[in-house]
Amino acid sequence: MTSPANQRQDDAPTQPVPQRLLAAATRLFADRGYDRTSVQEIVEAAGVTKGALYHYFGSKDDLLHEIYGRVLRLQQERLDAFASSDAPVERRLRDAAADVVVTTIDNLDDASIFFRSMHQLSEDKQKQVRSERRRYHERFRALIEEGQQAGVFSTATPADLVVDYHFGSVHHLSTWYRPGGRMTPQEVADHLADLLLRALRP
Amino acid sequence: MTSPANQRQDDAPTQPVPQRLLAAATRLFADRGYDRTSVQEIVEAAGVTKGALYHYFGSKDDLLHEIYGRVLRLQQERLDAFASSDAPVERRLRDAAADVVVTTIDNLDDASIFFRSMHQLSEDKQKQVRSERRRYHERFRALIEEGQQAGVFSTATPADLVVDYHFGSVHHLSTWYRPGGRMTPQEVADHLADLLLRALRP
DNA sequence: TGCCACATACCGACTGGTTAGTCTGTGAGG
DNA sequence: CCTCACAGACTAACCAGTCGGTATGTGGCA
Repeated sequence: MTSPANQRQDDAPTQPVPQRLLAAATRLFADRGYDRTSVQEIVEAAGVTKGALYHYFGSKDDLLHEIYGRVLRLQQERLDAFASSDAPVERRLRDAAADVVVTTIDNLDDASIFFRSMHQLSEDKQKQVRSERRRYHERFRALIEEGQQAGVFSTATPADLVVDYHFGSVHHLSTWYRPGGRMTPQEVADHLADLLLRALRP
Repeated sequence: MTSPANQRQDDAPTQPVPQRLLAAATRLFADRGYDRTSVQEIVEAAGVTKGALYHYFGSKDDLLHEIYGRVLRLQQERLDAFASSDAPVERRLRDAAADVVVTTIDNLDDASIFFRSMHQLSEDKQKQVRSERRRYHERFRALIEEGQQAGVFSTATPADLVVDYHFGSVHHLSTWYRPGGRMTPQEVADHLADLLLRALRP
């Protein structure tokens, strides 16, 4: 071979291999589903080979787990920030509720993977993801309960159910929201947060 | 072989083979996912062989399509019944919203398949399912718009979004609801319908 | 400065296992 | 004797993960 082969064509700053693999896997998993995506397709999309993938990741399902971890960390971080501000509780809830919508839309691929591919993870990893998710859920619920105790939110519905109600709609975004549709992410977020707050009016 | 082999052990009225196959497939698809379920497992669970399955169904994905058809027909039928009653619109919406929750919980397996396995269907079948689903969605939306025009529902949020908000939570049921939990299906349905109606208060 | 030792970061052919769908057969009923 | 309703062995394809190999870099030492 006389060319520098398949490293790079140009000198633009290429992302490191692990990130490229993760990005390619995310696209493909969201597109055709975890089981329908072969490891070969992932490495081809990332411009490397199986050797590279198994150098950085223990298994295909490790890749999926890493995607879950990334989403979970991001959302938890943002929720914590909003929840612990010193604004009044209805403001904190509204901001958190709207933010998770925007963040979800900004990472729609992650979202469709998240809710479709849970059961492709190994039992251990599933348990881990579920427990991190529970932590998130509880933080959100605490916010609602705080408002209920303060008398600014209705107590007609148990806080737990309200959380599931809202996250149902967030979850659902990846089914119907298409970038470039007639609403911006922020508009959708405002409407959904509104619906939540309106449902909670005493 | 001297025994009547593997047809039936007793003379209880056994369901016909196609239904048994569909039932077995539903359980298994909900449990481990479409791609993780082999045709061999389905036929074993139904007590027949591949010959029988391919006698009645053209392919594995035909089986899935039939499951989708069954759910869609059932829900559309029920929605039509509730929507066309002559009760006031807020009553019709409430009943329809609560009913879809109860029906979904009664068929939780169908629900988890529905929202997880869409993209395992062939392109044609997916298109067909989407169009039937759209019909359902539109009927529901019409109900909300009717109430908005009559002034009994707030117009702050576009009806479309409200529908997605509610169906997000229905969709989500298969993630968190467990039969035998501390709420009955009817209680959950009442709460979720309440949340919807409260969010729509002018 | 030159050379060796070792590690990191991959490459890609190969293996063992699995799977959807096919096809030839067969018994029962009309 | 013909058709329906299956049985079950077989095939062709695919795929996750393995493994032996290679290229490049780096530190130590003479």
